[in-house]
Amino acid sequence: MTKHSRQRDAVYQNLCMRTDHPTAEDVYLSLKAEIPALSLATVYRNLSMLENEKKIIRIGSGGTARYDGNVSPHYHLTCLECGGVHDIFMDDAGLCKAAEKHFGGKIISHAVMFTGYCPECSEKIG
Amino acid sequence: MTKHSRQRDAVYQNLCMRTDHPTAEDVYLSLKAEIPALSLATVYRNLSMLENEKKIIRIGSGGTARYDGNVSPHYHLTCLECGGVHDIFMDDAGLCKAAEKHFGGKIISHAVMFTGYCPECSEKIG
DNA sequence: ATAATAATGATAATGATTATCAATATTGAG
DNA sequence: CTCAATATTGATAATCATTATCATTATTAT
Repeated sequence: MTKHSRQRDAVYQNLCMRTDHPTAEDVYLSLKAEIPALSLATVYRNLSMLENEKKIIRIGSGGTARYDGNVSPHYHLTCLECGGVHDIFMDDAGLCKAAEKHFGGKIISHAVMFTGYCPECSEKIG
Repeated sequence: MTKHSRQRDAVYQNLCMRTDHPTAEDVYLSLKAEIPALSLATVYRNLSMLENEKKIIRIGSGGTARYDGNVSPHYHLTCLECGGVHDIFMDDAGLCKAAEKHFGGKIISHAVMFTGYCPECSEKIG
């Protein structure tokens, strides 16, 4: 039986309140003020639990995992200049249906990761 | 200046010859017979070099990275049953163009990872 | 053939994530 | 409300993938 915990609530709230797709450590540091005794292990544990419950999304880009409190279907872009991960909301263009037709198996979900430059960095660099 | 090496050739050939998207260790073990003195570090080093040269693709799915010697544009599916990574060849459905329109920045590349069941496992499970 | 230097193999180091475990917090039953 | 059962926590050790280090070896241009 899963019990309620202040730490898990805080992790979930923190993720839902921001759109910068933080790492586990980002969340940890950001909650330290509110819960000084918080442990990094607790953050990892709760991120895993929340991910299993489908309440958050893990973005397994490159090295360090990032998390997203927005579970509505959308894509991400990693900016080559600032290193940030940005949301891209758009139609999936029938990607899953097309993939199933080409592939033959059963497709449950999909993730798209774009690489390029975010609008701000695009502007700066030209 | 980049020099020629037997080990790098072997790594590249091994990747091109298989379609199972092996991890660095998979490649290492598979080449041990051919090159007994091979070091795992050498495999990692050469995989990085080949990736920088765009001769292979790194698939940064979940925990351990996998590699693909096929650099023609295509997508991947991780099978929830057998754990394998399978190729999906299909049209990109104008994904990048659509994303740039919605997003505003500049998009260089994209990767799609599907989750589901491969044809074989789909069959077995029903 | 040789000097310059890139690549290698062995292994230590790093960084992210997970496991362990005693102490604490939450919850349902009485 | 009190208490027993147990899920969760915090601290830290352990693990796993990957990278850095460095002396030795292999490749290449001359």
